[in-house]
Amino acid sequence: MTVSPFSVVLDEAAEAIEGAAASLGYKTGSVRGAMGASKGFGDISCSAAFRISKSAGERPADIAAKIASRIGKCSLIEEAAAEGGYINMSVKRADFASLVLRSISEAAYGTGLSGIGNGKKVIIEYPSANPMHPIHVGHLRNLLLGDAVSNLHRLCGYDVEVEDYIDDLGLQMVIAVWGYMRHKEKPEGKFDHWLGMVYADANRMAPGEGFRDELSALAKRIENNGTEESRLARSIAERCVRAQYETAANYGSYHDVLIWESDILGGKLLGRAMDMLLERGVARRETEGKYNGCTIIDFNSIKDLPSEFGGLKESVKVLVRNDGTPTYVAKDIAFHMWKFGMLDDPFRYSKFIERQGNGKPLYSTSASGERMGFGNVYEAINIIDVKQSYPQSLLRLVFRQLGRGDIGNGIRHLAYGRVELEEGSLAARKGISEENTADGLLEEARERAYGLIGERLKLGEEEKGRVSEAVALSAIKFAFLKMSPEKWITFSWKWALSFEGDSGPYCQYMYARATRLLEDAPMPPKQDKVCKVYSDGEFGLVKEIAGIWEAVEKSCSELRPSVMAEYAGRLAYAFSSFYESTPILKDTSDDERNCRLALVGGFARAMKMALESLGIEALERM
RNA sequence: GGGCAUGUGGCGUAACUUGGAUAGCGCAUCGGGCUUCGGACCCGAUGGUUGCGGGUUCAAAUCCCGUCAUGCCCGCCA
Repeated sequence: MTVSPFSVVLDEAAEAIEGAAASLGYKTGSVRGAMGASKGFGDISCSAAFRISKSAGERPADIAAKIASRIGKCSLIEEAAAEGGYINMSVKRADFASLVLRSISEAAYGTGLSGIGNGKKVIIEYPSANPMHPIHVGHLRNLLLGDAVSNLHRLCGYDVEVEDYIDDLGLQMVIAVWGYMRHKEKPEGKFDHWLGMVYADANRMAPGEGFRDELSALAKRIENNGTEESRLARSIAERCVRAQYETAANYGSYHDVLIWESDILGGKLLGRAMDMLLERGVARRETEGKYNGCTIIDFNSIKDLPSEFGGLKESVKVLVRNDGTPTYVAKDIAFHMWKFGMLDDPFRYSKFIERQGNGKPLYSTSASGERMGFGNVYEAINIIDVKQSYPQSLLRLVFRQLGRGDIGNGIRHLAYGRVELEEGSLAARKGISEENTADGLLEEARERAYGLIGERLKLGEEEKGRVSEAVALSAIKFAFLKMSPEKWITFSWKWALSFEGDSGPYCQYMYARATRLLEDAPMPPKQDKVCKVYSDGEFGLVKEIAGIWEAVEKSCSELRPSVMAEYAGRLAYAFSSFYESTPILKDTSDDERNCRLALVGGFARAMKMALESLGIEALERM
């Protein structure tokens, strides 16, 4: 774990300004909030003089000038100057560079950049794709966001558990099983793709009047534990999930545990959760009227009802229907009680995949198996489509009513916008779930990346394939992740497969250039070798490297991987400018070469961390 | 009816939570740069009343009020 060098400087600068202001008789309070990186006026800047001007009755420019002239000796601040009411400061370049390069070389890949997580356990749920079709580009956004959020939490020192909720019950599953049973031919090809077609066909037929009774009879048998149909449904779903996880593995995405909805229903979890709600008066059992026989939450009985529940069509939410079956929200409440350890763990777990690409097994809830230590977390992050915002706030409301506002606040929803298809495009005609699959996208991207490598590198076929896959993944992942999560995406090939400019491959390319320089260096560079003088180009790169702490912490705490993608792009750009303008190996003295190589080394470490937090591989050759 | 999200040059977007100096970037367009450490590159130019109208402030893309447009959600579906 390391500390942001930039915040060290800002702390020092704020203290110096507060001290100088106090010695002049100004009342400032904390000035830290008025500090920031400066754009073009020195390195850091402070706007406190504007605020002081109110109480002091002097012009901001005069105050700033007086304060700037009073700034004492600082370890990292070179000098201060006033300009237009701002106090601008320049940093001691060599000392700051030394601090930055030392910090980045001490930060551990994957887990040890920031300490804000402090070992707290967090469970992250995604992508929860229905187990009856392949992962398409909409789910892919979810998957990539979830991976990035997980990586960022690890990088901030959280204890991360990655979980996937499999909805193997409900109408879609019934239709899929119905289609499967009617289908005469054997499955062929990748199972999720095959089942997706069968499901789509069935879905077109199922609404027909003639099948209603048949479907509802099938639904009963599927939900009834122990029937042949329930076993068939589970085995179809499991086969589909395995195929989806092949896709996920190709995208470098791995989970810790699968939770099956049928296991939530099959165990005692749900009953105990409902009992707790009834005992504490959060829910009640209706014995008359419209909701006779149901367990409900009555919004009219809740004080200080949040605004989103104000003008509801119905002021009642049903948790358990009069036939005894629970609604989705009831299951989710029970499940979140499990996540936070409010109820004993009723699940048994077995290995679903013995060993994933990350070396760890994937566990799954199952009828038989072992007890494990999943859940019991401090925070639960749910990566779900913005459409589910209402049930998610309902969830938080229920925990507040239970007197567990801490859990309510600990449930965090990353509500990302939908992925649409370009109107009139080939993609749109084929339909989002049938043809625009994550598998197809990767295949297309791989071919394009392969073509781009061409004669550029003398690599063996196998190596060329590996590199083109990594480049393809980086193009796709960067495109999805650089977008603010709440924005809608209109998917197109052009959009998803950018290899130039502000893109994943551009970042990878800069990393590859940097590692080549380090390889070609006559002597291994010393990590913290510092230049005597830093040019603007060199120091610009130092400052961008220093920005990784703020980027990671912000990206993590706000659940916005886009912050990190933007940072990676900026960092790559800073390196590129530096690289174009500054000789490193050629035409340099030993001192210049060594200190510039140290800078290149620092860049490479920061770039690799940034890319890996986005799930992108840092390539040494491409 | 209520709630949420989005609206920034031709297109795609960043900055909005925490107000701060010249609204940053990519694509496209135009003009430059390879006998030079990897051209998936760099430098420059063109292009903006930040949907609209008010308000607060020394200062508003950012905060507040109103308004328009688009999309989503408010079920004994999940």
